[in-house]
Amino acid sequence: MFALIDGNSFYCSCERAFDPTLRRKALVVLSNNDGCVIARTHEAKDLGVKMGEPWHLVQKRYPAGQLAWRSSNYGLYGDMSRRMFVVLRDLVPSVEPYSIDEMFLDMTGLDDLHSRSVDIRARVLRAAKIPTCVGIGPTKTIAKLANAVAKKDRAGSGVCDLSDVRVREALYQTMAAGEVWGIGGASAAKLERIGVKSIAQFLEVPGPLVRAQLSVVGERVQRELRGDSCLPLSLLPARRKSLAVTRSFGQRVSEWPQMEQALAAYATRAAEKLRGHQLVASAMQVFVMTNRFSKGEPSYANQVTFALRPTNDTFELVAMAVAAGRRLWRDGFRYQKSGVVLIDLVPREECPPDLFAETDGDRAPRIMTALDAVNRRFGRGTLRQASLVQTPAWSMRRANISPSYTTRVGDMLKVRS
DNA sequence: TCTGGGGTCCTAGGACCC
DNA sequence: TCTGGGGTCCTAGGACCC
Repeated sequence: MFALIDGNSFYCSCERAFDPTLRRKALVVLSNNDGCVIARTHEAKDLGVKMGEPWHLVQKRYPAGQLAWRSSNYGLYGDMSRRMFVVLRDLVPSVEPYSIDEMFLDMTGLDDLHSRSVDIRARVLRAAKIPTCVGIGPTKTIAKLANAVAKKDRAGSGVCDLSDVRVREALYQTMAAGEVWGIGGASAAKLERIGVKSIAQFLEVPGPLVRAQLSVVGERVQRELRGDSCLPLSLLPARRKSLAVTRSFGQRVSEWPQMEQALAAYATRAAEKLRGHQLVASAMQVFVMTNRFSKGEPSYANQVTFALRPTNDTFELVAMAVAAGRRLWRDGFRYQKSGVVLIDLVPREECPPDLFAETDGDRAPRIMTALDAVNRRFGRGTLRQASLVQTPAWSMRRANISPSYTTRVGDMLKVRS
């Protein structure tokens, strides 16, 4: 038997844990650059604030003081998540962190799951200051569904137990297939086209038809909903496969030097993340795009993916990202977003030690290595000149790089194409 | 003007090889 | 005339998730 515990309005609850004046207030947490709403307390939901709504629209709608807000602070949320994990680890046989605010619990061998879950919630609230809900079921998908039910019943116990098949079947009649974990908007629309609305109707669709419409993923969801567990608890965290640093610009970019600085900053941050995870990248993807929302304006989006000599070196990654970006760049567009994605990540210990570098040390040889790597990849003469320049503060802010990091990195590689 | 960022998995189709 | 067929690898794109 599985349980899924998740923090209610997690980011908001984290902010409240450290600022009691926010309690019982309508509160939202905003995305990077304060672009849009990514977490809402139920008071904010009651005011009509929607998930993902642009903040500039929401802000206008409410008089000052009615809606409190915070910029996101992922360091804090990560810490709070670890606190939750530590509390839970002592209460159940095993815990699988699923996302920053959700954990699957192994409940095998435990009895009286409902009151035990009520107790788990109380302990997490006491020790980690996070209010939660718990869903129980024989598969992960059912536990997830139960959790959603528990969350909807605001006045309830915060626990929903779907281990009884009769309880489930009654519920399946009333719940839409689209509410199931793994059935998103596109799949729900496909199901509606063949006359399926409720979960109960979804379970009546023959396997081959489900497979044709929703692929093996849909088939698995169907089996899980029947109580046939296909998704085991995984206790070892999966190895990370990719890592991205992407940002929308505060103001549109139409000059290459700004794009160059942005890509350099993203690659710098990506290299830092890479080393933080003890990984080395064997491929890179760089993309640029204009605003996908604006109509009547010339739009352009392009990306390039290429192999790297496995590396975690800032200079090399920066040089590669900038050279690739230059190749994608077209004059005459107002760019809205760009990004650097590192893929084919390999644990550092699996690579010969001479293949990677640390951030400190002599820079000159590494600049030459980076130049060399870029010219090998993009053709001789792609980079003719390289020098060290101070990265402007704005691009550091854009990439969410802290001042302390800025001083550590100091200069950046500037390349000209 | 302003509309996030970071992930995973699956499938189809092309290139290439034998 | 009859232009196979299976395997692998890579990439693009779609869908989903938090």
